[in-house]
Amino acid sequence: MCYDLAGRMGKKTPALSKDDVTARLISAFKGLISSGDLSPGGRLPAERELAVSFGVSRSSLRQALKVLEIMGVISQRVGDGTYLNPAAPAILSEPMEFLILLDGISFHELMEARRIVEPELAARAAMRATLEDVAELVAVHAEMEACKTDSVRFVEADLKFHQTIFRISGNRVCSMMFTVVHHSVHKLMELTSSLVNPEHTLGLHRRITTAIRKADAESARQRMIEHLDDAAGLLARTAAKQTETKVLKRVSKLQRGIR
Amino acid sequence: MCYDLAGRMGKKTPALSKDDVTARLISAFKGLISSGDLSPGGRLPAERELAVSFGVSRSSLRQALKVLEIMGVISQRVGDGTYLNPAAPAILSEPMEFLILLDGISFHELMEARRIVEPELAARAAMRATLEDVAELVAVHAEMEACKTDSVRFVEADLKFHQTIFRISGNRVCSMMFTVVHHSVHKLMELTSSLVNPEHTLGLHRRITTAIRKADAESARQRMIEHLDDAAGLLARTAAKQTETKVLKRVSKLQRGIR
DNA sequence: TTTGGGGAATGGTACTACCAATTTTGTGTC
DNA sequence: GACACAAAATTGGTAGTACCATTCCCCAAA
Repeated sequence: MCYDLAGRMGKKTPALSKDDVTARLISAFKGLISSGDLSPGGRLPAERELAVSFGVSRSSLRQALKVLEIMGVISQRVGDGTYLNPAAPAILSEPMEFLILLDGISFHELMEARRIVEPELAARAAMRATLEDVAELVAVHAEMEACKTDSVRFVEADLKFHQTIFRISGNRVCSMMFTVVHHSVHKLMELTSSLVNPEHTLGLHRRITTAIRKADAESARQRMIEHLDDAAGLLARTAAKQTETKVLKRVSKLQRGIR
Repeated sequence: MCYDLAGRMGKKTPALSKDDVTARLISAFKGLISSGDLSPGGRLPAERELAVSFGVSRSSLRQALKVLEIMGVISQRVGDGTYLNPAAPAILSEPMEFLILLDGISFHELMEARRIVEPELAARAAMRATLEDVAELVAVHAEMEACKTDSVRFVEADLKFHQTIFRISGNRVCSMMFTVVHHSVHKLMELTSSLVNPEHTLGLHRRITTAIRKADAESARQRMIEHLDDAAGLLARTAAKQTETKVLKRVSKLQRGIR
């Protein structure tokens, strides 16, 4: 089969042809996916074959594949082959990290973004939650309860709690976008995890869970706002108290640009 | 200088060392950016030098650089060199497109995401807008008014209007995330652009602008909700009416996975 | 049927060569 | 001294080859 890579270079817009081979290859893969020629979970031809099909060198093809692999679109295994991932939950992670680095996104700004989106997602979760969803939320809550003495695991469970609400909200776009925001935030959270009061956090989570169980959207929204304001306030106060400590140094560095 | 790439292979976690050279190089670049060794806008050493510094082949180095270039982190120009971009406004674009493709994000879901976030952003814009901000918003509005007969340019101006509100809202995280959502949505919008009523849209925009000018957050939120519900409804009705037309075919294809 | 073993296929890395665009440098002219 | 133009060096872009380590798969032996 021939993938006709050159076909993407429109004659009416010769400017597009100045894209390098890699960019055109990526564009070609997009086309193959949307047309259904490549199915999620499916296996791609070997690199050497693909290179011939596209009429490019393996070097160039590998650059394109590497981009797709880092983005999480495909997975490559030596001795096995290349597969198109069925979904790309972490596809925004790498770009997000660079975004935080290059634009100097602060911890405060990340929390603000959560404050903008998560209350509404909690409200929608309250409206859509099934019995199974509520059961899962309760289970995650119990998991947090179980490991409230292990601060690192506690923070991880906290992350899972919010992600579960995202999933229940039913909007995958917001869900995936803010999952990566959470990951960035939690890198910082773990530094100050020993300072949070597990019982306090659990109490706030319980109120959110209750609101969702009662399908009370407005209450869920308000409880989430309380929770996030509380968390943001705690970290701000913590940073203020811990002046000149090692933690603060790492925190302030992270606040200027995480990692 | 030696960048000590191997230093990232922790002895306590040998599993990490199985990352390929490209992944480690990307990680190394992240470190160089966060440490300040690489400054935004700055020029990187030539590929051949970098390859020697990192102790890898130029092939491998180029794979890493290509990833960063596609993500918008760096810019490369033949005969000139490689530069670290000061900011990466479009860094989420490519991943977002694949996200829509792989997970089959529908147009409806994209609009729903806007419905979740944009009202809150409008409210925040109303609270923060300075006189200059309002002036800019009015200018963009006038631009839309000027090209209301050119449906394609009108849609572009519409995009600009919303992005301006994002900027005014002051949260760059949400701003950048939803700028890419907008781009995806507008690819579809342009297909049905001839069916929108410019005067109607302008009226809704004017009400949003007025609310922001008056610093009335709650009103801005409600006006934005009206606008988005109106737009979503219009497209749904349009799709229903245009059964069996070329446009619908493209629309339904796009709704299953854009592009 | 199960178990090894060996060959084929596949991705990972390195190295070389050459091309085209760009910048830099040097030279000559006014 | 200032400007114009050409030659040379630099730089990213692409192609091609070679070799390695891992994995898969088939077939033979127990």
